[in-house]
Amino acid sequence: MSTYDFHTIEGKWQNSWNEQELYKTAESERPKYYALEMFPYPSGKIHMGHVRNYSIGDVVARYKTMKGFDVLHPMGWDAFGLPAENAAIQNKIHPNPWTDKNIEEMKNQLNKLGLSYDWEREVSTCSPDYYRWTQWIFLQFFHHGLAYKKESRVNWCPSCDTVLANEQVVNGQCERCDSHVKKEMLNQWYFKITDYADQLLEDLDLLQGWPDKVKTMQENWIGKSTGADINFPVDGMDFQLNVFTTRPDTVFGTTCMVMAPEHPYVKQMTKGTEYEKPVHDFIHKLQHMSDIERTSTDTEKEGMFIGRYCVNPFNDAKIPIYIANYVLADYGSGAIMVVPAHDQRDLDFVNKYNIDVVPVIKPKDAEEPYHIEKEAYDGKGMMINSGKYNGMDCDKAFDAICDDMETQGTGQRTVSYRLRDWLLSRQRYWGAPIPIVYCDGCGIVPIKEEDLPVELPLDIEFSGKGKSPLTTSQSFLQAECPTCGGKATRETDTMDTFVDSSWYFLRYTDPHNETLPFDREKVSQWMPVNQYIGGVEHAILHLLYSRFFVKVMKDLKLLDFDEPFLNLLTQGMVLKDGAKMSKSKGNVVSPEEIIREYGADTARLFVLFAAPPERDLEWSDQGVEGCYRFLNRVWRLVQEVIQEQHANLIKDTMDEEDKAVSFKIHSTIKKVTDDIDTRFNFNTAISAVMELVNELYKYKALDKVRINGKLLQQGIETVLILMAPFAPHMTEELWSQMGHQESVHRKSWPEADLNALIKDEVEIVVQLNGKLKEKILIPAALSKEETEERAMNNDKVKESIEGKEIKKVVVVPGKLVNIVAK
RNA sequence: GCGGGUGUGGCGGAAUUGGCAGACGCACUAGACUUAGGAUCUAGCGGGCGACCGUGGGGGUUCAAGUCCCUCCACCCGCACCA
Repeated sequence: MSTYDFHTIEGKWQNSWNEQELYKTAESERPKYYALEMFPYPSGKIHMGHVRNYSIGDVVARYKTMKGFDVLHPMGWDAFGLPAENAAIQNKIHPNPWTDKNIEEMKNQLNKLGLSYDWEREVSTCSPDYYRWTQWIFLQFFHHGLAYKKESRVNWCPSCDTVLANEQVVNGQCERCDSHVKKEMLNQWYFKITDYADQLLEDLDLLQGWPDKVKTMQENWIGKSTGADINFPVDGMDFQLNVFTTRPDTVFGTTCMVMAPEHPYVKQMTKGTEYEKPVHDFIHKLQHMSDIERTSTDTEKEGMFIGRYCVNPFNDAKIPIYIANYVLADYGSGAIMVVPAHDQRDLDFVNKYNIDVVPVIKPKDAEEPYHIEKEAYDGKGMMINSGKYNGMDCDKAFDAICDDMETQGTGQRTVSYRLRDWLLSRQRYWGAPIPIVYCDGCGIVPIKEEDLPVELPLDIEFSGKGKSPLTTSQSFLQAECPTCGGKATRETDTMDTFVDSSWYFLRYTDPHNETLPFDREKVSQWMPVNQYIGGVEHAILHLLYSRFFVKVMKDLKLLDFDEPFLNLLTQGMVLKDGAKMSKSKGNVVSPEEIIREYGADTARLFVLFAAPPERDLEWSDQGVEGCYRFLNRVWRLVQEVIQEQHANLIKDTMDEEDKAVSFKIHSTIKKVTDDIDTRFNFNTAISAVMELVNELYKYKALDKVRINGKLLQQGIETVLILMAPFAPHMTEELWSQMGHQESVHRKSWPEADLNALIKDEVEIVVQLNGKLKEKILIPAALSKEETEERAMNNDKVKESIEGKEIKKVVVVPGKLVNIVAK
């Protein structure tokens, strides 16, 4: 009997599948299914997170194929980015060959896992065939006013030497390298994602197949709040101070104004006054604090009066203007009306500077007179100290005040978002160049579409010093103005790599198109993605940006759906000894090593069996061993059945043993199908197959006359088919050894025979006061009354209820009888 | 502080609609086969001698609660002076 030589088997079938073009995307009349996993950055080596991500995706793709769908299951490379550039600096290799080599190595490793990708559709974001269209998309955004340039305070990572988007700053640190992010004034390119804030928020409701967690994170990130803008005229200045508030109903309680120190009006209002110097010093002091320090909730609120007053348009009260550390320049209008009675932060601030506290809303059951001391009241109630609005419910006053403001022109209802525009320029080389030139005569001029791509120059030196290499390449810098033909200078910033990855899933549907990023027909044929699988770390960045891109493209009539990803599965991390695998912790398990020692099928089986996909998975060498043992068990079972020629055992009757096996076969089909289809619980699907294998072993061990050979054969084939998505190589080998010519992966998924699931007898539970007393076997079709009777007549049950008064008997047919007795 | 999640044997986990808690696997124990076993097979495996007790703690609803309600605790994740 042959042993399970996974090494030979896996190589053999990988080659064979390749030759057969088994995973070429079918495009027939059958229903479509788009299975997608997040494409990797080509670091050169896959890690266990990849193995998990792609094993999950592969099961889904293979399962759907067997279910009769045309499945699109592509793979590609998120290939632009900093590591390539750093490698170029360190090893003096150009990012291009470095990336190509990594892609080749990683592709090799992915193929060793036996993943069912259609490599004809491979995309790589760093290839000119691809980034040409990234640039093209940028131009569409530009032409529609959705890509613009502006000067502002941006996040600067001193170690990456580039600006970062808000989303890439985590706790004041660079998402990539953890360096402390600084603020700098720079002129940069932005995408107007804020125009889509409301749609991005509202359409979250369409995403029924997304985890609530991710939707909540996006909701918080967008951070919508509704309220009003109110204008306060400033004494002695010719402008008004505009503030955003969610509580216009508290406007009568405003006892001071606080502005962000960076607010441009601050300089104007203090210029030439005695306050100019101290205010300047205060701002200077704040600049030496990091954003984190400055805006932490534990930081004490600090501020100062700037010598000016404004006027409350509702009661003409004179209100002093302050600046303070706790007011953010880039939210709302960078200035707030301080209502200490009804906002704890304001109260904390005011108590320090002895400013008045005027309550304007009284809780229902509060005593008169109503005072606020240490705790602000931010709830609802009745209006007080508010002129003509006194006595109104504050919700009504909210509307009345807004209406009045809008009539008088002193303010209006508004909506404010936390979401900022997406800063997309990066001062780096290895990215898609922004297709723009600067002409002395014409200003900012976009490159003509027919002149794309703007290619990255290859004759570049990577010194690692100073600015992006593009700024020093004369051949790149000098350009002709597309409008006037005169001399122009090229934009040297490249695009954030998240731009590349915001549309790659669209390119897969039409990867070789040379006239458009994708054909509208083809993209609607496959999109939206039926199942997207990846790490939760992309919950905001990539997933929000991609949604934004699709919405813009819909408005530009490039496609006709609202959301890119219908269903999202966020897989958990792979841990070892309770911590995420990382080089620095020295707890990394190399997929290559596991594949070498146990084979790809074992590796796949383990990551799918050890935990449900959305939970974290604790690596266990012994668990791997166990999966390897199971595969061997299946291998031996099939070998023995073939060798001992069980298939020839003919038996005409179906007795109890046969019926039980048949029941197990069909209940396993049902269970595995349910687990994959509706829950992605691969761990329980696999354990169900394990149970079936255990049962088949027992059946096979019976006396030969008692075995129905056909049934045994059917059982084994069922095991192979159900396991084909999980362990594609071994099942294929055994399938072929059993004499099948066509691949097991082309076999259609079995359906459970409902007749085989009908039981003549069922085991029911008899409880006394909810506690298990006995299990009895009764005919399945028994009525409620008959079931009760059988239960009551059971000897053990009789014994336990003896001498007790029976109050009630609950019968759940086919399940249990509960006797309530005293 | 706000929002979300998790908590079940020695371990990973199962229990899908309120109905037998601990499926399946790992580890462990005993035995069989064997020159040998880190292979394979068989049996056992939450606690307690037992009646019984057991799903983070306490309370509740119910004939019946891991599952529903209230409350508290621990850990993890996200956001965080957002006006």
